[in-house]
Amino acid sequence: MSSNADSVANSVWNRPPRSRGGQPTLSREQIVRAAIELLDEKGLDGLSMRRLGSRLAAGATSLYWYVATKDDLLELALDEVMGEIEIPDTDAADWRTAASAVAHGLRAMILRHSWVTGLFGIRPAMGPNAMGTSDRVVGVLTDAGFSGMEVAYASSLLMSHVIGSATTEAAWRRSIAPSGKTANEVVEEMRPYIDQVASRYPNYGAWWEENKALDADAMQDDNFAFGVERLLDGLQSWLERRDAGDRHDAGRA
Amino acid sequence: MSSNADSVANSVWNRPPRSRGGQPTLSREQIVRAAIELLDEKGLDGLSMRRLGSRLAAGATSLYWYVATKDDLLELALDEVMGEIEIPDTDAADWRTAASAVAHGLRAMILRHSWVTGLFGIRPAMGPNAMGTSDRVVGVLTDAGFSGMEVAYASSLLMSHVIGSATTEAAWRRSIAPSGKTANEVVEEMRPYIDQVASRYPNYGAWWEENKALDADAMQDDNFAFGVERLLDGLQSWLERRDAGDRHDAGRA
DNA sequence: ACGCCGCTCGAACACTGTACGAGCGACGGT
DNA sequence: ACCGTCGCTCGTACAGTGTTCGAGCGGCGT
Repeated sequence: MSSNADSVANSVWNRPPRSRGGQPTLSREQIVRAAIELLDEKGLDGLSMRRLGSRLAAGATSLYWYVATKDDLLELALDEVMGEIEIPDTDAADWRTAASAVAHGLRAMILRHSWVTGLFGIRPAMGPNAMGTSDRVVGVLTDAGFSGMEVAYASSLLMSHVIGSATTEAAWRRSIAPSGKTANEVVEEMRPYIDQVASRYPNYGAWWEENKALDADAMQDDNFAFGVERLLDGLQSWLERRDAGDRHDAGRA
Repeated sequence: MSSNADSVANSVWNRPPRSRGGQPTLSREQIVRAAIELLDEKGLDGLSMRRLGSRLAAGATSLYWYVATKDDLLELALDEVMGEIEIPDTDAADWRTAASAVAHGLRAMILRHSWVTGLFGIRPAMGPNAMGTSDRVVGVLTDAGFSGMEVAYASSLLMSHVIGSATTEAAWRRSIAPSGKTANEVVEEMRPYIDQVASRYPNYGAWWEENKALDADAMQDDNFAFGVERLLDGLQSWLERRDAGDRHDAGRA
């Protein structure tokens, strides 16, 4: 299970599937699809090789013919869902709406398959589909006027924000999911606990006092949209300032 | 191991440690400290109850007197390191430098204890130390002029960016760590592989062609600093636009 | 002195990922 | 028509996991 791989260069993506002739009863794609199904239903802990095997009506160890290791399988699954992100036509729209669309698409995917958040922290996503999205983002930002390192920085900023906020959001959802309640109900239930400790957190407490009526369910979407908008503002204004001839310090704080 | 907790209301933080009298040979703090040591040395997979027990010269199952479950222990460890973030004096500096300091402090902590990235995706960080940092950020942003939901959104934006980018960065570091090479050496080693697939990623390939000389080791810090700066730009300009009397749509895309 | 009780821990259970090697069935060469 | 090869399947086994249970120990209050 541990990720003590040899080097980045020979990860799953260099080891092609084994098959050559005949018609085997299993296939790598089929296994990955079933794994994603299982992950969606039962979460990261819910996937075990034996369970996956029996879902495919196959012996658990048969899977190892197609997939070297469980880590590899997870990496394949991660990249597979990375391919679900719909990327808008680059030329059609301005760069802000294109970038925003990628961000929202990535977030939607993460919330659809919330187990991926447990994977981002372990291994970098370097599969073909992940690279594909990166490629599109690079294209959008290059067209927007970024160049050199700025392209990498800006794209990393965009992706990182989405990953971070969707990770936080997914963790929050997962923590309330088993109770079967909505976010607002959980907040209502936690209210006495929050009120109790609010004195130890003065700023939080004051804010809480003035915003007790918040709609926790609706908040998440607005929260994300606000973040993306501010972030794009920051990128755009940097671009404009640079074009206006300001000094070119690339933001080393 | 699974996180099928009952409700957010009764997580570890409501279950106080058990001890009452006598001087037991173990303590919750001691266990958490040792767990963090082990996690720092061997990573998330390297922590097992038996290993932790023997490091403390105690039976593995003795730990269960102080900690209900391994998940709880991880949550305690997470919050413990959350307490390492140095928070600057709010009044002394302007809000940008204060916010920037929190961001850099959080990032430094994550890179110091890179196993936390595997935890953010599982359960929300709601321990006292995590709440404490949140509280300070709320204070900084309130002083800066944000109010109502904007405070929550802006603080979430800041924290999410750090979590996302440090998660990505830690994953990258972890993937090259076992080889014992530096990032630049790994990039050098991957170069043929990258060149080979560059044709399938036109934008990426073009960018790569023009930026082959990048310094992968130095890049990370600049990357992060750039992101924080753009993000603060975005927040600040939104603040200024609002004070200038623009319409108040809070950025619902 | 007794008994409670905080605390420790060995044994056991159900489960995990994975190595190994025996077996099956179809295909190519002779 | 036979035989060997080889792609593929899977039962068994091993080392390790988190956690439960209950037996025991030792110091305290009565």
